[in-house]
Amino acid sequence: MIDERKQRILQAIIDDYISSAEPVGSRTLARKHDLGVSPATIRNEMADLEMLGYLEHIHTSSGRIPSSKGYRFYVDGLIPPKPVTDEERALIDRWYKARVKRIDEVFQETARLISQVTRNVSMVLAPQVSQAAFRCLQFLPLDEQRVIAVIMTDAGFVENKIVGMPSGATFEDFQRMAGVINHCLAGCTLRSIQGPALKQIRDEIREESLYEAALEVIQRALDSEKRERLYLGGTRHMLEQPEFHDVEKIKDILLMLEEEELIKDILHAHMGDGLEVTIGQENENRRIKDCSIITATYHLDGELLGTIAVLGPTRMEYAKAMSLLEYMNTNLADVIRRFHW
Amino acid sequence: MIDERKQRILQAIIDDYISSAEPVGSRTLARKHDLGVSPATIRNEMADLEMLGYLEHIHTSSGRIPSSKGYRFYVDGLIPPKPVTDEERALIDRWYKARVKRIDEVFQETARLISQVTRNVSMVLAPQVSQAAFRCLQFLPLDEQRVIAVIMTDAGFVENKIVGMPSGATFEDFQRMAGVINHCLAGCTLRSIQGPALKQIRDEIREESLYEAALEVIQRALDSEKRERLYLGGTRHMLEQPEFHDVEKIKDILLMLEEEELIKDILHAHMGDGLEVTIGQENENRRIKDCSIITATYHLDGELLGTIAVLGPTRMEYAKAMSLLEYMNTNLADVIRRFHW
DNA sequence: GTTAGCACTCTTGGACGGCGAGTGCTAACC
DNA sequence: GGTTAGCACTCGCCGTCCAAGAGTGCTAAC
Repeated sequence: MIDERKQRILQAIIDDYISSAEPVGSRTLARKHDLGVSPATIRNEMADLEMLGYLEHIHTSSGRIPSSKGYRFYVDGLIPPKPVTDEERALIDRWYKARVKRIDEVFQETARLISQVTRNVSMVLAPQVSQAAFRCLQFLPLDEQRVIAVIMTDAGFVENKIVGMPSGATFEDFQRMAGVINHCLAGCTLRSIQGPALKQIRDEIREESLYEAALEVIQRALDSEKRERLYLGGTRHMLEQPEFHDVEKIKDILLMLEEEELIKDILHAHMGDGLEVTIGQENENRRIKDCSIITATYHLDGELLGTIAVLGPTRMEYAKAMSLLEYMNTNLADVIRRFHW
Repeated sequence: MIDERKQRILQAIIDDYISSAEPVGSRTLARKHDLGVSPATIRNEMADLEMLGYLEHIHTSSGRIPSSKGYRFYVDGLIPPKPVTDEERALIDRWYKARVKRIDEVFQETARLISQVTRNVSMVLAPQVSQAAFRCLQFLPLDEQRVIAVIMTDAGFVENKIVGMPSGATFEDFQRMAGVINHCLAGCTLRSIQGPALKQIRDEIREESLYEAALEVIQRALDSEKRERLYLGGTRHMLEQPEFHDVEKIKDILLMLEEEELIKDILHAHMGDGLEVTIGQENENRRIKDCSIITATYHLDGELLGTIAVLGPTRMEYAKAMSLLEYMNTNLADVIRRFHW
């Protein structure tokens, strides 16, 4: 149905278009790539490819540009592998070593790195603390009315909150409470803290006012970290794309990138097993129908932690972005492990 | 030198230009504002104002636009007061109540609020933890090799870090270390922790390996919070300004806004006592010579905490932005106090 | 001092035409 | 039958031209 020569021509067109952003015509294509056939033949093949839906025509007498279907075919089979170079690996290594001192900096810097190397917008969805397992809770005295609750999870996160003490309660009461909570919640994921565990805590604590306070502590441990963090990088690269040289279009994209919830939804929707590429029209959201998104999930010890992604115009360097994401998502596990115990 | 009628005309021109973004001509000005004189007279006055440097001419035969000097005169004297409305106050109040649960959210939300109300870019420089006073340090056991250090400061910040224990040291050693550190550093600002205090700690701790560990703890308490946090809001408003309808210009501004250090420097440079307005050419950085910055500092109990600012085109609504910042910087103190003890 | 009138300037937007790149089709070629 | 040269045709792009509109500066009259 689509023979080897057609494939070569399609690949040449897409490669050209990706690097030039100009519709490509038969003459120039024949000149640049040594395809061994004349422009006229290429024209015929192009007409066929268009008929089959792999190419598009802005108007009569302008070169062809790839359609979403064309990119899809390219990504699924034609794409020339473009592995991460040694320099890039070295850059990534140095970057993490120099800039990441605390675990929460990992994600911001990962976003920066991805956007720098791919020259596109990057998105990093950091692990949700709430799906980490509860490890231990401790209190520190602060003053007569307050204590600091320090909550640790298995994934290596430590959080602290200031909690008010109910009148009449002492710090010793809170220490007792910590013992009960630690006992009842050991190993629970934060998300799975539900009725039964709470009931057990209630039974063991007995005192109503203390139980209320315990609830508040648990509640606050949960709710402030319930929403996963999203980090963006390199939004400015969108400004450099010729397809967004129109202020209205760029506005549309930049405004969308400010809608954190929307982006998170998109990332969730695309969160597959490994590398997933969504091209142009394939996107459900019409505001990014001129863009492609490549997502990859990263894991630690078999557990899904989060997603990293690249967003760019459909005319993006898929090969580079894909191999980088693949590299980053294994690398990321190692970096996180360094902060882990 | 610049009589009352000239002032009225200058004010009318600036008000018009601020709301329309179009150069204003004598005829339209006469029609819109009831100045009691004919266009010809206005033309004469305009010519005078231009001679004096308050107005500019893009080319012969186009209307006038205010110069930086013109805006300066306007801001210093002509500006019609535009107090924060009751609705705006209510909005601000509701916003803080609904969205701010933790102190570090105050600044991000303040930035959002300012940009929303002024429809311009906002910048918020959060207080530096390192100029807060050290309050207390405590350790919690984590595992055989590590402890969690929890550091509290007077300004209401609590930070935690994971610290490795030197081999041979026990958790009890660390507790003793905490006692020494708390004793020696009580009341010091984090920034002022210098040689003498450290020497005292060394003398009291005695053991070299423990002292090294103590140094690491102090070091990490300092360095991760040394750099103050910057929050931006509403960069998209720049996209809506007609003067930045050119992609190159918008790129210039947006790229600059991504340079955190640069922005911080600018804010520091403009950090005056109260409200400070820097207009167009008055800016040292030529990349914002088409912009104005209004900065205001906020305090708590007499101590300077940080800066809030609005960045917009020179043609911005100074009156509104100024009164809002003035309101916000008193309000902010109250909001912070809520998290304070 | 103020104003009406007028000549002049400059931008904006639409119309027009030539140029260049590209297509589609046909007829000839291997 | 696939391949190619040739040719007519189509558009977008760009520069020019022209008229309309907004505004200025100057002069002379009030």
